[in-house]
Amino acid sequence: MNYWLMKSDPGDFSIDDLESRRGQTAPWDGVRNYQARNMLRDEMKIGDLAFFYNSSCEVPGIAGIMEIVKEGYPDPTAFDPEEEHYDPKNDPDKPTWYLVDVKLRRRLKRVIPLTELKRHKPLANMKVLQKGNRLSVMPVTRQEWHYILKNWK
DNA sequence: GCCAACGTTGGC
DNA sequence: GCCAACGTTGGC
Repeated sequence: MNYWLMKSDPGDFSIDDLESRRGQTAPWDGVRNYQARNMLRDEMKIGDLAFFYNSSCEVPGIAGIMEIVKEGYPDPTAFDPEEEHYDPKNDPDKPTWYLVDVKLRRRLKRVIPLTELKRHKPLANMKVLQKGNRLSVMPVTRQEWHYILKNWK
């Protein structure tokens, strides 16, 4: 089983939004980065777990735990001119962009701020803490995952 | 709002 | 294939 971290700007899609969905399940659409696409399409498997990460907001940090419930399939929002993330170069016969479906497992008792994560040596190599990282989907190591859940509930 | 970091684009 | 220009991300 693999572990992931998935970023969302709460102004666009928040953990409240996910929680209020039927089945607390949602398609993780709108990712338009090739590295992230490869992970969504090829690597993320049913049963994998992922942190819900609040980005570009007042207190960036980890807000909850999700499970992958449907593996990579073409992102329909890439074909729809009405959509913000419409990609006119995307050929429906050879889709460029992919997504997975996620389901909320639980919220954390409180958001773990990025600033707190940074203070922990065992997390020093965590991808989301690296300066300049711009991936919206990234792997988390087993060690990092368990360290975080041991230190914050 | 600023700006560093990084991805993408396009001319050559 | 190089690389400058440009756009976007995201923390602060």
